[in-house]
Order: sequence, then C-alpha cells, then structure tokens
Amino acid sequence: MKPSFEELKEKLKQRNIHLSYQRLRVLEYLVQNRCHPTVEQIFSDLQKSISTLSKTTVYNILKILVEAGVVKVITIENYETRYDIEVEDHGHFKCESCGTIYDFNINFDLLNSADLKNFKISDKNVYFKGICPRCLSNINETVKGD
Amino acid sequence: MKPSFEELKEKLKQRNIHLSYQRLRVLEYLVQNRCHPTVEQIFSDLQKSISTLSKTTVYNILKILVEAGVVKVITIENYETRYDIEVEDHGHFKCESCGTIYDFNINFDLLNSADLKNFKISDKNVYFKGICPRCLSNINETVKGD
DNA sequence: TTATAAATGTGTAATGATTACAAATTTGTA
DNA sequence: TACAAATTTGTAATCATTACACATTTATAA
Repeated sequence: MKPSFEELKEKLKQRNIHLSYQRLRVLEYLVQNRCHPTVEQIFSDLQKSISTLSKTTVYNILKILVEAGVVKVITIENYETRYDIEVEDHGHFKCESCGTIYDFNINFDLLNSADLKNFKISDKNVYFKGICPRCLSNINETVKGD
Repeated sequence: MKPSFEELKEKLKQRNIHLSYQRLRVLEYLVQNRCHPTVEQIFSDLQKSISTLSKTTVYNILKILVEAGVVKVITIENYETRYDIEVEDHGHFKCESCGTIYDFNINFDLLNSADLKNFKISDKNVYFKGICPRCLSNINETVKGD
C-alpha cells in the first residue's frame, strides 16, 4: 500500500539505478514528507544537512525517480509542480485557503466513460479544490469573533 | 449545454464586463476553437487579423474571463496552460503521442469520497493520459508496414 | 461636440521556474 | 592505483507569465 523506503530502494536497484547518497536522501525525504512538496521545499530542507546540494541535482533526481516509476508528478496548478511517492490511485484535494494538498481515497475503477472505449488509458488523475475543514472552522471562528 | 457566443456575451454583460473588441474576439476564438488552446495559439492566430494585438492583452483578457466564470483553466501539464469555455463537467484525455486533448463525459456526482465529508468542494477535475485511437492506429499501421 | 476621467490595450522589462551545459567530483572496475 | 563512466554542481540560457508605465479608447457630462 504505502511503499517503505526499503521497498523503493529495491525497486530502484532492480531498474539498475545507482543509489547515490543524494538520490537516497531525496527518496527518503519524499517518504517522510508525504505533503506533496515542491522542488523548492525539497531543496531548501535537504540543503540544511547536505550543504553542497545543488538545485539542479534535485531536478535531475526527481526526473530519474519519476521515470523509474517511484515518484509521481502532481499537476494541479501550472505555477507549481509537486511530487509524491507513487502509490495506489488516490485523489488530491487542494485547499484554496491554506494551499495544503490532501489525499483522498476514490475508486478509480468507477472512473470510466464510454467516450474512451477506443483509447488506451495509462494514467488517471483526479483533483478537487475547495476549503479544508481546518480553514472552514477558522472562518467560522472569525465570524463568531467579530 | 454548450453555451453560444451570444449567451456568453450576455453573461459578461450581467457581470458588468465591458465587451471590448479584443475581449469579444478572444471569446469568439474560444467558442470556435474547442481544442483547449494555449495562450500562444490564441495570440498567434488572432494576431493574424488583429495586427496590434499584444500577448499581454490576451493574458489579461483570459484572466478576466476566468474570473467571470466563462472560461476555465485546464491544468494537465505544468509547462503549458490551456483554456476552455466553461461548460458542464467533463473529463479531459490528453494523448501522450500527438498532444491532443479530448473531452469526455463522466458523471461527476459519482466522484465522491467519504474522506472529504467535512470539506467544501468547489471544483472537481478529472484528466487521463494515454494514446488516442488515431495514434493507436498509426502505430499499428507502422508495425504492419515494417 | 468637446473635455475629461476611467477603463482598456500595448510594449518592454522583470520575475521565476526549469533546463542546458560544461566542469568538478565520485564511483566502479580492471 | 588508474582510468572511464556516472553523478553532482554551478552558471548561464530559456521561456512562460507578470509588472508596470504609457498610449489609446470609451463613457459621461457640460
């Protein structure tokens, strides 16, 4: 379900992708930070402990991990690319107030359309936008407070 | 269902958005070109007949039309923003071979998740990727021909 | 019609994410 | 240990988008 760091390393080995220090640290970061981080977040956080890290390296590694099928690009806004460990299908909800992206379960098998009967589908994506419970309650608090 | 140019003009009037020449031409272009064009496509096509047109103007107008709710931003790839006349909910299929984006019907009411019961959902998006029938048959032709 | 303020459009410069590329470093192998 | 290949790094280039100031058009009223 949620692949462990060890399982992901194994998958990369099988694909003959060398497990360099930087690659492992980026992978580890994504396993530990399941908040769909941007390149900027990944880079600035990792740079604290890998002082020589280059942002280009982060871009390169993410590209390799995506091609290897262990990381998925999350495209919700065109001005920010986010990355997620590749897991079973799920939807994303982006809160338009705080920007947080939440995962939610959804049955992708139900996502079918007769219009696509002659199409070869290789990737299904679902994302919603709106306001998350936390922000909704903050808004209510504010109203009450006024 | 598919709003006409006249209906869209009416909607803009109701929202007190001045129907300038450039705005009407961009709107007309989107009604007539239901291929989810990029800013570049809209600009370069319209510039042929509106020689003074500025790309900044196209950006400005698209922003206004989106805010007015008559145009929707289609985010599938983070490197290209596409625009579509706002219509009833439908999914998008992007062919990874030719780049064409197809509309398909899908029941958005079925798109629910218990995980989101306390969330306020204002926008639902579905997009698939894969190979379209045309490209699939081209590939088959090529294989046969070899 | 004419004056004038507000709205709209235009062109250039700035921004910022991403990519290209070449040099430096590290790794694997003989 | 030596060398070739892979990986990382830093800088420069690219490209979509935005900021901004100026030009043009439109709406309104005298």
